[in-house]
Amino acid sequence: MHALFEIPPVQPASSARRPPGSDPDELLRGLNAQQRAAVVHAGSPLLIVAGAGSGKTRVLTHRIAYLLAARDVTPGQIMAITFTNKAAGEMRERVAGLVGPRGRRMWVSTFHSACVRILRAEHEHAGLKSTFSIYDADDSRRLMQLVARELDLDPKRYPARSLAAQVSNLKNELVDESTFTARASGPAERALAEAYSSYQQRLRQAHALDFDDLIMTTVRLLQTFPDVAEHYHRRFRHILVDEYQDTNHAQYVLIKELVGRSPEAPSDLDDVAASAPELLADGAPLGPAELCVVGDADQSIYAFRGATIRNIMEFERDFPDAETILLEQNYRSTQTILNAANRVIERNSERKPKNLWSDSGPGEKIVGYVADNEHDEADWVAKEIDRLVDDEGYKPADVAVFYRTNAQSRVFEDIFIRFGVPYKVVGGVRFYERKEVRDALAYLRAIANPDDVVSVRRILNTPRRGIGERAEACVDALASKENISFGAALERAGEAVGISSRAVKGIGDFTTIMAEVRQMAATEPPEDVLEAVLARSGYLAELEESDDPQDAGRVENLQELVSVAREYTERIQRAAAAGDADEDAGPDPEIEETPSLAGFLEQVALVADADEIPDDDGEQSGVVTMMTLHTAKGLEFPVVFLTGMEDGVFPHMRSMGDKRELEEERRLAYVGITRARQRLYISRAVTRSAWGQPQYNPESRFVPELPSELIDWKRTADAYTSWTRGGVGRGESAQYRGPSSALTNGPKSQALAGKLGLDPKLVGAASEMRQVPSLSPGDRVNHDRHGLGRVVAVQGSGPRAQAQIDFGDQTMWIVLRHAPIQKL
DNA sequence: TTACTACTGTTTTTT
DNA sequence: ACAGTAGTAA
Repeated sequence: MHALFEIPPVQPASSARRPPGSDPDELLRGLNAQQRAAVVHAGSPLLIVAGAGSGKTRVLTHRIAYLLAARDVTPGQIMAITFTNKAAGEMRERVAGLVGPRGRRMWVSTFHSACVRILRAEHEHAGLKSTFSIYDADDSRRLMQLVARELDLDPKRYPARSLAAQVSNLKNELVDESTFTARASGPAERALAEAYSSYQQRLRQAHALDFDDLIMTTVRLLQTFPDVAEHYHRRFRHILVDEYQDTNHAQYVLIKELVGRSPEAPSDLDDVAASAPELLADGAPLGPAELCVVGDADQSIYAFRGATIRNIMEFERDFPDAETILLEQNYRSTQTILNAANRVIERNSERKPKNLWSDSGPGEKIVGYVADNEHDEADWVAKEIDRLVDDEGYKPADVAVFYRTNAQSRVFEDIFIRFGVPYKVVGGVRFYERKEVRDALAYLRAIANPDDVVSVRRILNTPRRGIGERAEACVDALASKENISFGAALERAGEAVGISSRAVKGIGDFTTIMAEVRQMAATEPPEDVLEAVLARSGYLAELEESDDPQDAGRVENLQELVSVAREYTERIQRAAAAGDADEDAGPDPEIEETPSLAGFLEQVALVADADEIPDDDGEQSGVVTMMTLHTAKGLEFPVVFLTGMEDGVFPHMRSMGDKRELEEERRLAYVGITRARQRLYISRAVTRSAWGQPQYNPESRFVPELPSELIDWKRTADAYTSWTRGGVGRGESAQYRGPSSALTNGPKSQALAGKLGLDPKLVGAASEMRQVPSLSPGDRVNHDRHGLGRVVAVQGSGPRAQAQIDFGDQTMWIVLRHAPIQKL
């Protein structure tokens, strides 16, 4: 990506408008008929229904390139919306690869980034303060906690987390607080209404917007100020939306506002607008912008955060003259994998039939494995990856391991480390979610925006400055009495009633440091500001002096954050330089010219993926990628392991009661299956320890939905049953199968369930017996009575295995079978 | 009044 | 095993 910035394509200045490769015919070569139709389609709104692996990204990038090359659209007239910032970056580079550097001068971003840009620009235009904090889910929860405490809501009945989630849903539906307050009935809704309006009030006072606000406020802005809407309407003549099935109501309305609502305008003006927008005088009528959305209802997996497939299902009703193009040919997977995917997804009701096909042949069978427990499952995956690499010519980078929840990655990490399988976990405990990183960012946010309550309160007493709950409450009281922000009240802490002199001194120290660093932030780049505030506040010193070994890692993470800031600064400077050099496109006022603290914070808030999906570096063998099924959307791998195929895990326990949620889980399964190009593995564990206790989980209901003739089972549940208890034979093991678990069936199966799965003693013994051989010298363990220890030696095997363990104060031999011991 | 230790429920998925 | 809470020591 960076290389592209540094090495502009070689071309004579005169041909800059038509660089090699932007010949329209060239752009259409290698596309099938449907793809071509989608690329060249002009005029009416277009819905591209793209099955998994049907080359939808290609169609989108080629369409953009085609607009630029064949239809004389300028890059400034295009707004493309993608699901992640990473996808946006890739799309920009791909278009640039097709039409040259001017392809980078489009708005390609997520909904949230686009809204931030619009809001910032409009705030500046109106002469308002344009620095605002962006609150993520955790910040929102913290703010809601303040609100709930203020309103005296019972934290049991109304936990802040749930209030924040409900408010988020309301905002996604564009229900603002006054509307909701007016219609709220019953105590629960009234409490929510109160919380909602108080929360909004506090957000505004903090000059903060949460993720949902970004969309909602932009929609309101466009709806309330027709001249603003007109401005963007004139500017953006082409709106393209990727992953349309994952848009929520607010995003749908935003799209409508951007496209414009004047279909009655003469359509020939479109052509004028496209070729020479400056010829259109202000006030001349302008038709709607050209809209093109791409999506697949079968891959809608974000209903839990407000996405509605309604948007894609009803597209033709929302935009009456719309056309639809279906892409069914799959260029990614073998027919075996596609058949499996088709058979799973066809179980969903209310679905437009779609049949993926491929001409790449049947390929290998799907490989299945039933492990005794989650360690065995990981063990088998690791061995199989080894085999694929050694015997079948795959690289680790070709392989992906998917699971339903982030917590499941731990076992794989343990085993992969032991086996020496190189891996990378994408997502999970993300860099930006670590305490020290969030603290450091809170300092920066408090510097950029002193009114940001959540950030200020987060770091006010970190490190300890003798400012406790009591003192905070006094300042809060002062703030509401004087009707000023919490940050402003801190400056006048001395006036607070009932505050202790110790706290006043602590607050004085704090405000002095912040004022100093704030001054510095006006001129210095973010990385220097960050280093300064970490040093001045004593935050870094406290970590460095600590003897907790974890804190060394925290210091490293902070250094990492400093280099992220430095990279940001360098990137902005480089982009500014590249912009100057790129005369064809002219200066782009949208591109930020100078690195700023606000810009850095914005990037950090919106670009979640610091842990990037490893790029395929071709030559080197790379690493195995591990991620949740949700993160896997939009990616593809030659080899895919779908793990944890158990009812309760996947589909997740919480979604099994509800038909709609269950269908979403099924779509998630469909997404997982269709990520695989050549090989698909499915695995499950008969027992899995969750929250301390071993749990018996029946086979995922999605497994029997796969055609059994496509699966080659390397190990089945029979192996487990005959191994644990001789008495349980093959026939009865059929009780494992199927969605209706033994729990709900007749008395006979209840007894069986009790015997097999639900008796903790038996299952505990089974998993202990398996865990015994996996302890080896050097392993760290935790003993319920003796605490942390390290294995010195191991003796015996099976139920008689013993280990010599060093607990620091004493070293002892322990019979592992009965020991309350866990491997770390 | 603040700070430290011990305990408890907790985790679905994410821009 | 994590973070937020509750109880206690200073």
